[in-house]
Amino acid sequence: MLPLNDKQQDLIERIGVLHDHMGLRPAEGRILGLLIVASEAELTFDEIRESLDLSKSATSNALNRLQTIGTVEYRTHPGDRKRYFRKSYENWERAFVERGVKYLEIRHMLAEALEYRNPEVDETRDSLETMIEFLEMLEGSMLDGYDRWKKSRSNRSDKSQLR
Amino acid sequence: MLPLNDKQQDLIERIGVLHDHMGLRPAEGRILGLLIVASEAELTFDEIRESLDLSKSATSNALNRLQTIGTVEYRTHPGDRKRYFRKSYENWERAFVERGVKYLEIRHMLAEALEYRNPEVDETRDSLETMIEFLEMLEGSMLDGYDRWKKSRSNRSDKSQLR
DNA sequence: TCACTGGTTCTCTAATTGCAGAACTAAGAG
DNA sequence: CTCTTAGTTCTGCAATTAGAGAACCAGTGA
Repeated sequence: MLPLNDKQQDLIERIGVLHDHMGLRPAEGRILGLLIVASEAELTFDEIRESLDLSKSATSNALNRLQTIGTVEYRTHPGDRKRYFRKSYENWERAFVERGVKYLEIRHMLAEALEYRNPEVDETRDSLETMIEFLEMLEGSMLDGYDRWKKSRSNRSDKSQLR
Repeated sequence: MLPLNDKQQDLIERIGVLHDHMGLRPAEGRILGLLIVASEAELTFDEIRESLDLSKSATSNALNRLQTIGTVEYRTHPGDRKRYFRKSYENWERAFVERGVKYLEIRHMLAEALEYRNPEVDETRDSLETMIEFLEMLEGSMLDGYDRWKKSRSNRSDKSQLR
């Protein structure tokens, strides 16, 4: 059984509900929490199951969904049939970019709605247009920041490769 | 009955599901869609109910929740007992800022998790730290953009007041 | 005072979700 | 070939959600 103190337990739950709100199931959110919080590098199926007091089926299904989403992965070790699960830090940027894409989606819909509105009767066209501008701005800022960050990252790794 | 063509109907549904994913109930999402798409400036309770084929109770509850959330408001007109509902464009910025706050929340949790991780065994500390940096960057970009936008807005309205 | 209009609240139900428990499978180990 | 281990899949249920329908209430007008 993993040694988890109360604060860790609590943080796991909080990370869990955060992910609930992002469309994951409770069990999935808590597994992510555990994998983030536990000081072990990788956890086995049964460690996860016991630590979170889940059934085997819930554990299995949750882990599989998390893997197809791409937030969890597992490794195996020679001469050991167990799977060692860990949080994947591969494509987590994608998740954030996708959130950004939502803004774009909303913006497109608003623009489409604008077409159907009757300019003559309409007092709210301005608000709608303002909203669209705001969203454009927000997308722009995020993309700019992202580009700058990527560049600074690649610089950093260039340098470290020079060692 | 409101004149809504197929494309408008369809857009209403799409705006609906978008809001579903953001924690609203289907009926609430569609009402928002209708209020955004319908070319009328304001709609009555019954126009909404009929256009979306909802029961009175569903309409009433949805409208009330949307009002407490702050995305819908109503006006009345002298000598008329009906309420005229419209999308509120007052505090919609808040909704986006709150989404941004989620990043901050995630960042705090990751930082907390980092405390519990064992530096000696831990290969993923770096990834966690990178993630935190990324989130800081993202928050920063969004806030910067927001500030600039607010300023450009207030300038614009200053000018228009000079007329 | 009675009926109507505009909306609210209450009760019930259909549909969905999220998971437990048990049966099952596949891969070694003896 | 049987036993164990590690995990998967299937079945069923408890809890939750979302909304219909009916009863209800508060103004208003005759």
